[in-house]
Amino acid sequence: MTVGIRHDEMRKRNRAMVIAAVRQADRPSRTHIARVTGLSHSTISAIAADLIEEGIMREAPPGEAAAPRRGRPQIAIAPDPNAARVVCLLLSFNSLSAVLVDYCGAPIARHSHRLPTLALSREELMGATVEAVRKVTAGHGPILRIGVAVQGIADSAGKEMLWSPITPHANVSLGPVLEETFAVPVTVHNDSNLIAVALRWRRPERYRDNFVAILLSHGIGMGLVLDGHMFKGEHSSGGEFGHMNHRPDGPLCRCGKRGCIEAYAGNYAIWRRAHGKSPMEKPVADIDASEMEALANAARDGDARAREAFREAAEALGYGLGNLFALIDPAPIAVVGQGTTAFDLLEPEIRRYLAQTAGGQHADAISFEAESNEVPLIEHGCAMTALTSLDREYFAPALHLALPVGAPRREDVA
Amino acid sequence: MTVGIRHDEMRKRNRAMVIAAVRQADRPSRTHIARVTGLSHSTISAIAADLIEEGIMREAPPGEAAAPRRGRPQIAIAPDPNAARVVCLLLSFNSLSAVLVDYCGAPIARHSHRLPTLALSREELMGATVEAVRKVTAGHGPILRIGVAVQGIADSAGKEMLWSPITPHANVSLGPVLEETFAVPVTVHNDSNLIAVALRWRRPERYRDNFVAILLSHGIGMGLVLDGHMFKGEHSSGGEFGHMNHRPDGPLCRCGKRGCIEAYAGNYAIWRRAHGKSPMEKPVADIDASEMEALANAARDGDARAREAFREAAEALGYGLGNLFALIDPAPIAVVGQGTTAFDLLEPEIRRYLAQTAGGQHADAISFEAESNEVPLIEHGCAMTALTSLDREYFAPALHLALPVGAPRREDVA
DNA sequence: CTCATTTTTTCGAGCCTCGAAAAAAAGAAT
DNA sequence: ATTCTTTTTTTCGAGGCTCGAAAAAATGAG
Repeated sequence: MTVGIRHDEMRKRNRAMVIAAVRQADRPSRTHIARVTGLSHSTISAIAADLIEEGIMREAPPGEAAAPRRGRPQIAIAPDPNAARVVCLLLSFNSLSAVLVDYCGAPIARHSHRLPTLALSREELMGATVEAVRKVTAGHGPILRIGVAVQGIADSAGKEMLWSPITPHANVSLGPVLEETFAVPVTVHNDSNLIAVALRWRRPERYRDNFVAILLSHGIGMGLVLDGHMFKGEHSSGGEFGHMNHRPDGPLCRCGKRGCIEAYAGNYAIWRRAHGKSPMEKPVADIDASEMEALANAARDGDARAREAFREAAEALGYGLGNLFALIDPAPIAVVGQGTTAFDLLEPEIRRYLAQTAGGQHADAISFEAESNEVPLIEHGCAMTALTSLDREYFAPALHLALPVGAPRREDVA
Repeated sequence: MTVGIRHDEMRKRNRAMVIAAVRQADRPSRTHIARVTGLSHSTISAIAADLIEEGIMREAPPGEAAAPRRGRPQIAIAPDPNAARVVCLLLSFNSLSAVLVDYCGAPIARHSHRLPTLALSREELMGATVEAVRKVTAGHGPILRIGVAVQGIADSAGKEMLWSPITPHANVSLGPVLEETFAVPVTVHNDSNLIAVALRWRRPERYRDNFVAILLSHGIGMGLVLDGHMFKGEHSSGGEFGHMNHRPDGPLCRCGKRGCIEAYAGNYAIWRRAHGKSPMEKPVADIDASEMEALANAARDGDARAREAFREAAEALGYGLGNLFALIDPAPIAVVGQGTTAFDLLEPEIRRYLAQTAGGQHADAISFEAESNEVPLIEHGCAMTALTSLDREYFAPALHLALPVGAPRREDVA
């Protein structure tokens, strides 16, 4: 049972709505905010005045060179970059990077280094993340939140990394450790989910209420947005598309099961097949991008084994997408990551197999878009997730709750 | 962008919340409503007074023999059965039934008859539904809404039957025809989705935020509730679990594709396999329940072909559920329909195959519950869907909107 | 018959949003 | 240069809603 709406709740929601409108439009005027939120000008005026006085928003020069028109010029409103700072951590195979981001989403500082994730103990891994946050925040004042993007599965509450290919340890409690150390809320996210978040911010006209983001890389990841909501499981970050079964008793997957889509379409699987290894051979830990490029080129040049490896990858992906689309209606697909450099080889075959499934009824109407570098997307998604959490939890509270440092309440100031 | 909350919107929502609380609890007191909604006693008192004055609710003798306690006795509140009536239509293979239901959900009148759905023209089919509504409402005053439950796929707006095995016609516009004839809102639903709705009302302690309802019958249907929301596609009623692909190039499915789960686990598939027919033989239209019972008994008695048919059905279901659970986290499963009479044969095998998939990690923790008769569930789900729509759209409007006949507004009365 | 207890209603205070009108800020017209 | 137009933003009073506290109601216990 959802809880009833009380009076302060109403203000809270409308504040949140105004903040969201400011983030979505680029420096909108009050009039524009009133239009998109459906609230009256007077209400927007009041809320905007509050937000500005509290240091959350500020008036700014108008965005896209507004053609000088008759009448009182619009006053653009933008988030105040100094209202808050958050840290985004990106943890992936042999690599950890941290970015300090201002309240507008612009990076302030950046720090990344390589580390042998597979070899680290649980404590060393957590210690490294703590250290990365320390380094990137050094000399930049307090932060209000930390977001962590991980390869692998997070729990739905965003506190732990339940499983990840980058480490032998399960249930790594990154959230609690960072929360205790830095005394700010921390959430751990699956990287593919964050890619979907980023696509939503970058291309809302294409990626809005229903779409699929697929990460083709060493493994296969998926972020799914349904009905405008990021899709998550009850316990885990969910959406393990790569571990749907393609063929019972198929090749060995990194997860230990057999016949997963990833065991056909992950880099290691394509590499294993193209090199004529046994399908039951244990997946190698990592493969250089250049090596995958070479395989793709071999396939383009007609190398039979390489062609077959990519064909089988496409078959698994095609049937997998078909099965997904049997459950949800077909939706725009974004394909992201290193694997997209061979997408010219994959796409026609994917479409061919997709057309053979019930979900692929109108396979030719299904559209793919590829983007090879996933890292900026993950970072962007992580930042926006952290910032919108701030928007909701810190900057749109019921008014009698305490506000964070740097955001004095109207009454406190007057 | 969600729209802002205005003042009348607040009242509307809180009214809706109170009505929902009354439906969910059995004849709650005002105090109970205040507790579950989180609203104050004064607010509940005011809203309840409005609802009673408008004829939507009424005070009723307390529900479950409240032990006589000290203090002022609670006054139970219940929906006024006379506030509205709705019609539920159940359209399935060779059968059409209509139920007239009061605002409490109790059936007032019922009418059903057999008709050769496969042979009917589009117009005859629609005409039959109109006639069924006429018959069941005759002499009972006006209705406020019609819900239609169909085997097959509805569009997400609930206006059309996009595809159904019971008729050769696609895109049958049941909604518009009935809406025009009876001048009330009409929604068309997939039957499996309604089963899920009914389970939610009947067993909220087990079926609430995340669960799967599987309909095992001539075909395979699925209703999926995720995060408390009925799962639907963007265009269709969605969740075509039965048409996920089990084996590329597998047996011929009723949908025309090959290797769908249904082509292994639907009654027609089990029958085809057990009778040694070719996997590519066109599925028969219908199979008598007694014949399926006989097959199940043969399998129990050790008949090899029958055993194998059920084993293959279980394999397809097991892998299919595993794939589903790779996407969503495992959730309680309700298995409904004629096919459950053989569930003793299926369940152990389903678990065995499920355990071989990534989604079946903890296969032994996944629980099944079977219920053989789906019709009462579909009817119940259809009724509750229609009634809760009324609750929201008619009985919790912004106050300056018109109210339907039979529910005079406070001002009109005073 | 009075007291204790629990539920329900009443009442005034405090917020919030809204519409209308006023104020502000520019370009256009004279 | 000054006045008109147009558009945006702010101000202000009205109305509606929820809340907490207190009162009223209804019953069992003593």
